[in-house]
Parts: sequence; structure tokens; C-alpha cells
Amino acid sequence: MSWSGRGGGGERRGYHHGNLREALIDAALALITEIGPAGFTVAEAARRAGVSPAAPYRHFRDAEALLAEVAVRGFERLTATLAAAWSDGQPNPLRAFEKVGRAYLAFARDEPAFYGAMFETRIGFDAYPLLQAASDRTFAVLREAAERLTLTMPKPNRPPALMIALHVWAMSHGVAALFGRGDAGRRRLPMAPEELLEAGVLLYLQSLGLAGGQER
Amino acid sequence: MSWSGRGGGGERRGYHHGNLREALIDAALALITEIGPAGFTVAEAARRAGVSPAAPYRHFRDAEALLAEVAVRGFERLTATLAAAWSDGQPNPLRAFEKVGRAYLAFARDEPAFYGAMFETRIGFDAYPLLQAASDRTFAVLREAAERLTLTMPKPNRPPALMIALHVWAMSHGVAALFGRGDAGRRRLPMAPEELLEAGVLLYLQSLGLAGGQER
DNA sequence: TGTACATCAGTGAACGCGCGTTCACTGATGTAC
DNA sequence: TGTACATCAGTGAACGCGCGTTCACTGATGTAC
Repeated sequence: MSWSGRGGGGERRGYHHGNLREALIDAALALITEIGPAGFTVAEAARRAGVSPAAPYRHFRDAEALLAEVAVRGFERLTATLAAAWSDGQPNPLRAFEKVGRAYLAFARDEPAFYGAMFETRIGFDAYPLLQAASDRTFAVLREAAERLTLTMPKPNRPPALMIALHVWAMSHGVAALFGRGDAGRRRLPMAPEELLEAGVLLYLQSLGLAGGQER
Repeated sequence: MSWSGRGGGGERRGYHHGNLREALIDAALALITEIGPAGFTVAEAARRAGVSPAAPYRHFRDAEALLAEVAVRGFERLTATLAAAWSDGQPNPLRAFEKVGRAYLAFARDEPAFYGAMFETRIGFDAYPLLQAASDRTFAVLREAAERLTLTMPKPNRPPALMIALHVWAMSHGVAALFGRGDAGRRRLPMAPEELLEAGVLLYLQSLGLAGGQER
């Protein structure tokens, strides 16, 4: 689980909780981890935060809004994780790009609750502009990395960075969703998901002239 | 929606329904279409089938078993769809392979209820061997197609067909899940999902020497 | 062709449950003066 | 430094609801003879 730094946990201080908003988000994450996104309920989250069932409504309009907030936090973390992995293209764009892929998969595996709230929930982006924006920022990291990667090529041959980013995202999400999850629904795989993804992305990039020759 | 051929619909014949099992599956599909996999309930499915809430339990052990059956049917249909698209590798393996990709995406778009039951549900394969088997059969079509595709290459250069099948499945599912769904959670895309997938798969195959040269 | 009987797919009432949300309320906190 | 008051984050009881599942039952069907 991921206890938010500044005191999500149980230290009630009396009548006022002190940090209920964060505590509810943590409780929701724990619930999603244990029983999946569909298993989350406001009542149980309140119970775990040590608070009456009406209290959450001081902080969130309704159950969906709480879930949306969890998803927003998830995108923020994923954005930070991917940006750190990219590390401004060091040591070189290709290696950095591979690290981004691995980081994506690691996030899906290590934070299944966040990942579930972000992708297995049917929250409409339209109703939550902040969610839309957070998702866009995550994608922007991927896109920026793809852009930088294409800059290693002479101009006339450069493939469109947007397309690359979309393809890589799709394959990453596909591998994560089909093979990289911790829950019972996952499929058996004769190799680590990371290897599968890395090989796939590498082959794809080779075709665009963005990754080394024919060393397969 | 997909009304099963032999009378899923409403023609009750009196005390005995006649085809309740199929009617319940159809009702479940309709529910999933309308409100997503989490919105399915046994009680509502029974109501729509025009039957008392206890009746479904004559045909399914519990709610999850009904859902699992829907997923099995979905895999069976997807298997048939993909096999038809592959059409034994006609007119040639590469073209046929592309058709399989398009068919996969079309299935995800046109049968979101089936797709949801198959992939957005947390049913453990272990508890439902028939589900596992049905899923395996679907993948076998992809794998067989990949195998045939590699046979077009001289032996020493042939890439592993299993790997290809896994990569293509991952990208297909990724595109379908992120961009190809009809519900509100989908992201905007500057092109058709089909085009995105086709381009991605083509580039990937080019890198393996399985698709035509540099016509990009 | 007719009848007794086994089988089985339905009924309908009931159970216990937990949920989302609202309401009038109250205790704690912090600010103006 | 002290007090009145506004604000706000909680309470707890209650509502109506629909769900999954079980139970003893009954009506329809088909089969043996």
C-alpha cells in the first residue's frame, strides 16, 4: 500500500480527524488492492479511516468523485515515475526510452490499485477535467521522450513522434493488462513481462531506424 | 446486443421458460453493455428474462459462474471471428494477418459487452477451466497465424512465432482498451484505432523481415 | 392408447446484509476585537 | 490576554434500496409399462 507521506494513517486527534481526505484515499487504495475497483465502497473506506459513514461527504461529492481523485493521484505518480526513468534522456535517448517502458510496467505491477483506478474504472473524463489533465500530463512524458528519440535521426527520415508514443503506450498497456498484473486473472507467460515489452518496443523502433541494427 | 439465434428473447411458453440459460446470458450482455461489467446483477438479469430471482440458480451456481459463461461465449465468438479473418492465410499470410488485427479491434468495438466480460472482469482462470481453455483457443488462432507468417521466411532467420503472437496480442489489446472502446472512458485519438494498430503491427513485422520494405 | 410416476425447471416469499446519501446536530478551531 | 462568534469537520441515526441466495413448494414434461 502507499501511505501518503503526511499522515494518512490512524492517529486520530479527537473529534477532528486532521487529514481525512488523505486517509480516505489511502483506504480506497487498500480496498482496491484487496478486492479490485468494484470492491471499493464509501462506507468501508470511512470505516477504515475510523470515521462515520457521512464524513467522506465533507470531502467528496460522491463515491465516484473519490475514485476519480484516486485516479488523478495515480496519474500524477505515474508521470513522476516515467519522468524519473526518462531522466532527461540520459545516458542516451534509446536507453532512456527503454527505462521508461520498464518503469511503466513496474508501476502497473507495484501499484495495481492505482493502475486499476486509472484504467479499469469507467469514470468519464468529461466529468472530471482534472483527471483528463492528469492523464494528458502522463502521456506528455511519453510523447516528449518519443520526440527526443526521433531527433537522433536526420530530419527527412524522422517518423512522427506522436505515433510512436501511441504505439508504445498501447503495447505497454497491453502487456501490463494481459500479463503484468498480480491478480488471479493474469495469463501465464514463458518470460518476464518486462522482457516481452522490451523486445517488442525494440523491434518496433528498429523498424523506424531508431534502434540498433540487426543484432537479433 | 446479440440475441442468440435459437430464441433468447421473450417468448415465454408458460411455466417453463424453454431456454432460460440463453436468455440469462443475453440479459447479462445487455446489462454489461448498458452499465459495464460491474453493473451486472443476477436479480436484474432474471427480471429481464421474465423469471423469478431464484430461477437463474437452476442454471448457474452463482453470479460469477454466469459471468464466466458469458466470457466463455465471448472467447468462442472471438475465436471464430479471428479464424474467419485469417481465412487460412488467404490471399497471403501478411494480408491475412492484418485482417486478423482489424477483426480483433472490430470485435472489441462491436461487442463491448463480451469484451468487458472477457477482460475487465476479475474471474480467476483457475476456477473456470473452460474459460481458460476458451481463452487458449483464441490465442491459438493468433499463434497459428504468426507461425504461418514466419514460414514465409528462410529458416535461419525465422523469428519465434510465439513471441510475435504475444506482441501483436498485447498491442491489439492495448489499442482496444485505450482507444477502441465505445464508453465514456475512451481517449481521443487523431486517427482511427484500426489505422493505429495496423501501422504499429506493420512496422513491427517489418523489423522482423516479415512485411514489405521501406514504403513508409 | 392410457396412466402412474420420476424428474426437473420454475415460483414466491423470505433472510440478512451493506450500501449511498441526507439530515439536523455538535464539538473543535481560529479569528476579530 | 480574554471573549464572542463564525466556520467547518465531524457525528449518529435514519431512509429506502436492491442484492445474493435459500427454501419448501408446484406445475409441466416425458417415460415405463
